Amino acid sequence: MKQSLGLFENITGVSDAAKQGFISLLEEVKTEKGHKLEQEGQVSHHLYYIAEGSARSYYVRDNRDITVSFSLAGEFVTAMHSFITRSPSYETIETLEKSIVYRISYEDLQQCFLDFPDMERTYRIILEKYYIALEEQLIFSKFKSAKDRYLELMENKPKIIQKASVGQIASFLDMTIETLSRIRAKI
Amino acid sequence: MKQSLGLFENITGVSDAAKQGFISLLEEVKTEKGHKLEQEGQVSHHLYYIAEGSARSYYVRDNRDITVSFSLAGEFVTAMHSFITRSPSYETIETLEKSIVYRISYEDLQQCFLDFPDMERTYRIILEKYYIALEEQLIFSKFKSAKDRYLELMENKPKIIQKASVGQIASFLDMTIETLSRIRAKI
DNA sequence: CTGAGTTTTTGACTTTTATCAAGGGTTTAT
DNA sequence: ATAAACCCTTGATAAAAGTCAAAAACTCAG
Repeated sequence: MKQSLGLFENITGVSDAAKQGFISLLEEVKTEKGHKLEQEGQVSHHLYYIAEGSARSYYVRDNRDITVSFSLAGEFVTAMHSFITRSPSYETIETLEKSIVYRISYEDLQQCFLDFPDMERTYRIILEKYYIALEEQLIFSKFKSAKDRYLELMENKPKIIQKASVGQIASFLDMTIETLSRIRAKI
Repeated sequence: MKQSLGLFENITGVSDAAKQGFISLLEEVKTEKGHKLEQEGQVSHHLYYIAEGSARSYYVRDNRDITVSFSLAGEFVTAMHSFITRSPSYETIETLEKSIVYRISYEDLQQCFLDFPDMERTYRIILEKYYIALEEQLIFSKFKSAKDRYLELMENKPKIIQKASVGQIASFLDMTIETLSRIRAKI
């Protein structure tokens, strides 16, 4: 049920009217594994909330598929750069498994901000969380060896290791499939 | 003059009252080179806007000084993680040169959001910009060689190369001083 | 101007990770 | 059931970057 999404947990200062307004704009999408939520080359029109399942964001460069991020249930995801700037996305987002997501369009979100100024607060807080997570990821990637990066992923997002392929994980951790395979063999 | 900071350029939908309210909360700080705006271990109390000069954010790990980011005039900076979560900062921010910054305290900023809900929009847009910049930095660091990372920095933020030391730049680009030195020798 | 201290460069060598190549396992379709 | 396709692992070698050490180039107080 939309009402029990847990979407507004830990967020205070938002009126019930705003919450209801926001939720009424959500559209439910049920997808099979491998369904593309956003496509490279197209402007990202929606912000997604993953109710069940998981997704992977990636782009293709020099014929190689490079994973940017994994998103699990309870998280928001979109091709942020494209969504914010309204320019074509360089990344593709697809589900890693059968999933249920709720999405809101860019226009509806902006209208929601106008109708319910306190809604801007929710979005702001979500952005803050994502900013911090990204900052940590960047700092972390700065001074860790391939092995440490893998161990950290196992620690923090063990579900990803079950759901994603070696190739997807390797590109996320910025190493080759072979290196990841050797690391796993030694643990 | 505070009024001519250029702070609200490119940001629409904010009332003059909100702008004035925000500006009135700013405190000017003139600093010498090397002045610490934020200290590791302490909660970050201010959001800074660099009017003149530049700053470097870094943390120390295993006795090594690792640069997280450089900030130039016209940009905002703070120990974001600490500022948002109100927990001790793991990073230190210091000016790279004699600088003039304007700062607003966490409490004043929150009050500003309450007094002027449309102010939340400005902050949100700033956050979005920073999020995108960080995302690009992360993606970029994923598949570039040491040399390419240096060339990209030269292209995008040439001022940093003049203002920061080899060691500071090397740790930002995630390579050793020696590697950076060799790269520079070959260009 | 000079010499102590610091920063940067250069050199020799080592470690880490990538690349190329081949071989096992699984899965899937016929 | 079997072949094709795919994914993962293993091995040999190569390339990239790191480490340690020493020399050269700056910086700045006296």
